[in-house]
Amino acid sequence: MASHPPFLLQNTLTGKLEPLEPQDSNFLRMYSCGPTVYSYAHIGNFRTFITSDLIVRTARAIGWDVRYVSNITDVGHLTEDDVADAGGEDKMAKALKSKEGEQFANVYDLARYYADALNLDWQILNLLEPDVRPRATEHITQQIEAIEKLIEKGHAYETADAVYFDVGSFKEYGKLSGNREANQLEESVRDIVVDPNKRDSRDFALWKKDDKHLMQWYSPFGRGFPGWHIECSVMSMQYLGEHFDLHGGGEDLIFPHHECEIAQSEGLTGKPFADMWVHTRFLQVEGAKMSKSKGNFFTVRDLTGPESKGGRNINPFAVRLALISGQYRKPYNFTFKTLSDCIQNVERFQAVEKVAEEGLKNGDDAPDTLGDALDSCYERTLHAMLDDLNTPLAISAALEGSKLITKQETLSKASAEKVKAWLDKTNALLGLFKYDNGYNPATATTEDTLSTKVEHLLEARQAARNARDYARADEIRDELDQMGIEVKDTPNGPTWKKKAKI
RNA sequence: GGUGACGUGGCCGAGUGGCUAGGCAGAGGUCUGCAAAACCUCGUACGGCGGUUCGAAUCCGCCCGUCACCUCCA
Repeated sequence: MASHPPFLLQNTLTGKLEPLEPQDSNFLRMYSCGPTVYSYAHIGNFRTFITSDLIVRTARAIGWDVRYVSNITDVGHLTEDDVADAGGEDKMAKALKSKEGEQFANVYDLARYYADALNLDWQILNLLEPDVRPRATEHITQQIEAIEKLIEKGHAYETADAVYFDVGSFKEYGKLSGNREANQLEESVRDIVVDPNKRDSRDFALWKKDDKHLMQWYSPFGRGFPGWHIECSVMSMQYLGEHFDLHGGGEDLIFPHHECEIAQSEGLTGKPFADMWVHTRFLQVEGAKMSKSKGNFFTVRDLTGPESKGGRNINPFAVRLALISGQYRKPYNFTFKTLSDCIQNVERFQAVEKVAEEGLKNGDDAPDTLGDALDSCYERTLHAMLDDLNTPLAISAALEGSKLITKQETLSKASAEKVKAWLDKTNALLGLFKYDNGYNPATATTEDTLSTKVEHLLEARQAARNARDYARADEIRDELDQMGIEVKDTPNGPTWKKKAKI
């Protein structure tokens, strides 16, 4: 592996840009918080997941091995909560009672359904599969064991309603978020749910006793369910060890979730937990926070699905490109204007692939003229990624590379090989135009089939063009356009595609 | 009230004292029946006010504004 600059990332723990230095050199162990599967994941969720994906891709590009763990939370979080004291209704139980939830026999079915949906969306956006995707419900025993140990060590105590983590016993509480003082919390929270038996209002639940709850397990503390922070401590340490390199998630998780994870984990082991914490900022859509009531709330399938299923038929790679067009740690405004630009750019990359294939097949034996320039483009792309995942810069370097290629009239075989290699490397890093996560879109049920009417119109237009009846040909093209079919003429004959609905 | 991020041309953004990044969009042109694609050409911006300096987007101060977290959320 050629030498490269350090892999810099913004560490929330120190507030600084720092080189990522795995404990075992060239072997990165990272954990990324996944979603609670009570509904379809939305594009904001995926902005965060893509950040993790890009870290993995960048690490592999510089020759590191990566063990990448990302969980699925299939135990309900609670809708109304103080810092962590379960006071409200279980989110998944609530989903089950909603209109969409009626189709599910029980909360486990619901969780399974949305977990499967998450996996499919994950694949469609070309995110790499985690090496381990643990589920909270499959790690209940380990969570109970961790709680018992925390009690033993004096970091947790039991009340009539719950087992709480004793924040006062962990001096460094607040080191991630800056929320150190109990009074800060009390001043800000309006309708705080206070268990009179809690020693400190910052204390958070490790186990909630509740034998009425939809999801409940037996434990030494009585029937109930785990608090919502303990699962990530347990699962990350099980698959990555007590002290690992990087932990990521959305910015909202800084507090309380990750703050509590640190307290539990370090309280448990006495060792530092994760060295680097990387948080992705929230996405805005058309300048506003995503919300269903504002009508700017989108799931992956809303954008990429077929029109017949209420989707917009947008190239998934364009969605991916749009989501990484801003750097992960800066606020980013996702707009349909950007998305529509991204469709063009993704298609440009995909067109370059065809050019390369053509060159490999029919290129002449002239010497390569592109390799060096493309190597330099790739290097700029990689260096941009190593500099705190500077995706806008990385993308611009990649687009410049594509321009170098489309400038050529034809490609020699030698050049085509270089182009192919460049495309593969660039795609391995950014994942922007070709599936490399094992997903095969051909096996998916797309509805991109043409009605016989469309077939006939395409033929009729060709006939009109052949007869030089261009007025008629354009008329048919307009008609097809109205039907959502875009026709383009090329030297090799007309091509068509179903337009995205933006 | 506390904590943190951030304000560069239509958009995403490089840039840490002087040498007009880059990409995308847009405009004009070439080409093709037209359209699309492709190619060529075109952009002097840095929230405001002071200060430091020969010189500031870049350093200092104040102000203004945006966003987020502290409450379920990626």
